[in-house]
Amino acid sequence: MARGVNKVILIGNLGGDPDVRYLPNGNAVANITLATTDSWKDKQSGQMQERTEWHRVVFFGRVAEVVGEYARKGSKLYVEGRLQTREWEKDGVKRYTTEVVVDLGGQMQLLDGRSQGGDAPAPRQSAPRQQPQQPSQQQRPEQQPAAAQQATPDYDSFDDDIPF
Amino acid sequence: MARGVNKVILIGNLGGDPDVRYLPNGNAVANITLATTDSWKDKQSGQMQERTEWHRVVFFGRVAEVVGEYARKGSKLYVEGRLQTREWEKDGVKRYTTEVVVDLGGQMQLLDGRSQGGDAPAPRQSAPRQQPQQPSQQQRPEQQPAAAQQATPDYDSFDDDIPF
Amino acid sequence: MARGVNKVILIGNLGGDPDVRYLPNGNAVANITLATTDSWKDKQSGQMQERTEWHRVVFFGRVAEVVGEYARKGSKLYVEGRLQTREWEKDGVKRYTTEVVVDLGGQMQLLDGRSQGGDAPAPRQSAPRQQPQQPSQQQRPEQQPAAAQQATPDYDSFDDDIPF
Amino acid sequence: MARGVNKVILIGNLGGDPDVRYLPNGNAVANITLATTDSWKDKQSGQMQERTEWHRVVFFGRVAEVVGEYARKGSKLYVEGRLQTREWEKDGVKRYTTEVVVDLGGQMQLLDGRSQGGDAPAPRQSAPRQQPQQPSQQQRPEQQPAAAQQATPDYDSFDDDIPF
DNA sequence: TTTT
DNA sequence: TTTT
Repeated sequence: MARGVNKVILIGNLGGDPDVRYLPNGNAVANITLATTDSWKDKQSGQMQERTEWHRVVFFGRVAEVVGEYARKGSKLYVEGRLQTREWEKDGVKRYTTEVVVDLGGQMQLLDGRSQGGDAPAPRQSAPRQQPQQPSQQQRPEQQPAAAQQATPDYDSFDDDIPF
Repeated sequence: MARGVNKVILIGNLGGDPDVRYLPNGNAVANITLATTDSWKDKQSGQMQERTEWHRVVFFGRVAEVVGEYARKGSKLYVEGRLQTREWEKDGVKRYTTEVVVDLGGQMQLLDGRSQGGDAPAPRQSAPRQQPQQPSQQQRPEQQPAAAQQATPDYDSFDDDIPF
Repeated sequence: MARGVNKVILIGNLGGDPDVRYLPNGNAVANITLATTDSWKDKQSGQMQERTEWHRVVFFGRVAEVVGEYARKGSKLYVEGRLQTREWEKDGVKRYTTEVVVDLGGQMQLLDGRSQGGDAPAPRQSAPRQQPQQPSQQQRPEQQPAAAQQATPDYDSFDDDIPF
Repeated sequence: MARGVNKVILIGNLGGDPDVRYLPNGNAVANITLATTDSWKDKQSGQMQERTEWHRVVFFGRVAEVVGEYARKGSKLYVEGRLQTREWEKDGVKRYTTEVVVDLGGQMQLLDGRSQGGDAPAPRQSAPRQQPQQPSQQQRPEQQPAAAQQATPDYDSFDDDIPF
């Protein structure tokens, strides 16, 4: 099981379309950024203040495929995962990136009222799982190098019928 | 209130004694690193795997004072806060540090079995709030110091009587 | 603070319009039922199973007013509160009702995409707080007797500008 | 997966030793009551108030065995589960009991410093799983009739090496 | 970079 | 009683 508890719960909006890749073993990995906004009344000025926080969220396995197919820029998501900090290097300097990891131990819910509005996005045809789109790990943009090198079990044993 | 939800829940052990400072207005700020350990059985090898995650946690106000007085290296803590990423610069290069912020909207619980052991440390005399120990915000070491060398040190057992 | 942690997090849909009342001191109390649905694949039959759970949720103070004005039957809500079991009597028999209580220590978020659909409900004009609609506690239907007798402080000190 | 979120997080102390039973299929079920205590300052009197809440918690499968072997009256536990209300009948009257259910989707952590003190309770020898202690469902005391009739998959596929 |  |  675990020693300790490491849990993150977020509800926010996607800053852009998900970035979905496939590991050599065929498992999907989806990266998104998620915005949450806090607001409070400033004690001094009495003015309302606002601060938007951007979270890096990484999905693995079946949930990554669902995110890749149904979530879009602006989508509202519930996410339950765990905090993980990766070390990476650039120009000989070590850096750290903290992400919220969502795999089988976590949860994801699309919160958009897809049925009430008329602009429910047509599910993007996902690349077949048996035929990984990007078997080789591509370069990632600055600040977000090769994610997901953590040893992660395969996520096959999962029901497929309805994505969410 | 807020748009969205930004919540972190941790149970782990302190990597070192808390670092308590005081803001010019007299409010306390306490920094700690907290270790949580995940373990799982590797699918390939069948071996148990373990990974320790180190979290930076920052407490503000009254809860910071309590942490400073009663939490010590090795203490087990429950923490509920929110994720926040700070930007800072070093040698002209922007870097980011993600922390768990605990203030009035959060919660903290010391989980050490204070009653069973006999070697309760005397609560460290805290600096009075009216007389800030460190009126000027000092430089922090490197902003991302030695913490978290990925090895859980021995947690000197301890316990105590009072305020929570 | 507290000894222990008592936290409930729900996302679900309202089974009916909120029932809003006012305490003698003018504070609002809103009762709703919230449905969450679990689904899983049955090991024996391989069939998908489903179970809907109905939760009683009670809001106090400002958040109760917001629920009363903006939430409706079918609305999707995020709720963070605490578990509380009330004892009541009927025909000389003690019974117990467990509720999720949401007050200043909790949180509520309306998750309906109010902007995308065209049928955003016009905010129902709430009874003015100074003129309680129902100063005397009315009879409640079976299974749900007089809620909210718990000593609860006033919830006045709260920003009012935007409800959510 | 699920529609909605149904999550309970508790840290509290056991009101008594766990009540462990075995289902006909050999799976363990453990029932406990868990106390959490809230305290707050009363607005009127300025006095500190306290209220202890008792929660019924039901564990299934491997986690039920761990609870049965290592948790005792007074033990401090972290529990993550879901809310579930059962209907039962007594003297022709329907009643309801709300419980926190902890199975594979949940989590449990013993928070007692078992290693540092010398009075770590000797693990009670558990009945072997292959030889269910109580194949037939016994009567339960009032207010707590036959739990766990919910269709629950088997909990065999679980690592066994170390309980926590 | 999102959202209200 | 809700929702997909």
